[in-house]
Amino acid sequence: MALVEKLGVHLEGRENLAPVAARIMAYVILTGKRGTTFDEMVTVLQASKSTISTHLNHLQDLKKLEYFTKTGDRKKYFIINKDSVLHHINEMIKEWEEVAALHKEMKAYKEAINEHITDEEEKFDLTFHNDYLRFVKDASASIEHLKENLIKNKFNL
Amino acid sequence: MALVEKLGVHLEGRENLAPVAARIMAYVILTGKRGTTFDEMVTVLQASKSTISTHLNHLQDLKKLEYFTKTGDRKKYFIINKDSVLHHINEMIKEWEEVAALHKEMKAYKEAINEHITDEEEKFDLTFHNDYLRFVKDASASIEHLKENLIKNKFNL
DNA sequence: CGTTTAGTTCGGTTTGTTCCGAACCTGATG
DNA sequence: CATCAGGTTCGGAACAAACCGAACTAAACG
Repeated sequence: MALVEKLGVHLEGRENLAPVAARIMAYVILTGKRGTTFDEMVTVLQASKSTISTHLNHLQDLKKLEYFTKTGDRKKYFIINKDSVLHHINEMIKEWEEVAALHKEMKAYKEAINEHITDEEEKFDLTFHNDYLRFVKDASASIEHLKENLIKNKFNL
Repeated sequence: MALVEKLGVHLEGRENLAPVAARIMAYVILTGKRGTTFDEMVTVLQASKSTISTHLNHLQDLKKLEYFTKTGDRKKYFIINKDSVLHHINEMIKEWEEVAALHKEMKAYKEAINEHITDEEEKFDLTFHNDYLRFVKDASASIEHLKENLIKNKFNL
């Protein structure tokens, strides 16, 4: 349970989750493939049914959780989304693409203004954006490379 | 100003900043090396002096902003921290190290439990943590590599 | 010494988030 | 068909954040 809290705090900040939502994620991760149920979470996390219900549905919408069922048992057994690592990598790539687009927009804006400035000293310095764009481009490329490797290894195992 | 808002919204989510704090960052970035003053922000961002004051100090504590001054002028001219790209990379590396430590802790916990389980089917599956650890390790390595390159290029220019 | 400039500090209001309880729903089971 | 298990939905309480105004400070200027 100490680990649930520790991991929970981390997830709260990292994934922008509400406290209980983060504890759900942490508990599900630490429970592993056995899966955990609605009732178990209500008792073990000491939260109300409504809170668990809301967050559980939200986490499924975000594709962070999924569940399996057992024949003759109406309960849902929650586990983390099987390809959450891949999912995570994809989100990272997407975010970086967004950042790159923003920097390009800012650079274009500054370049447009620079055209109307005669004094070289007064002109906008673009190295910040250039540095950032290079960083994002290279980082994306190496993450993309990692992604390929992960996929390959998945099939080898 | 539309760009300030757009970039502001992005920074709000990305860096966990309050709305006005994010607008300050956006405005400072778009103003560039000319620098922007306290008063200018109060008028242009349409926020109170107290709000600007609090957030400005906070952003300086976080090393996101710095300022320069002009002789015979008491105003502070705010600009983004010159090595914010590097700073950002370092924070990324630090965060990943944290994540790696957490995964190692979880793995250790699960391994400890696995020792007491005889049935192979019941044992915790560790591939999730292994995948993540590999990803973080490789990602850190390539970001570290990028960092070196950035530093080298800084001195060449 | 009064005024201006450039901010800081503090108390309080507004706004937003997070969680809860109570009532409700839906499909099985006796 | 009443009951139970396994949830969902909704209104509101409790708490936290973001922001503001007003009063204040500290240095410089006339």
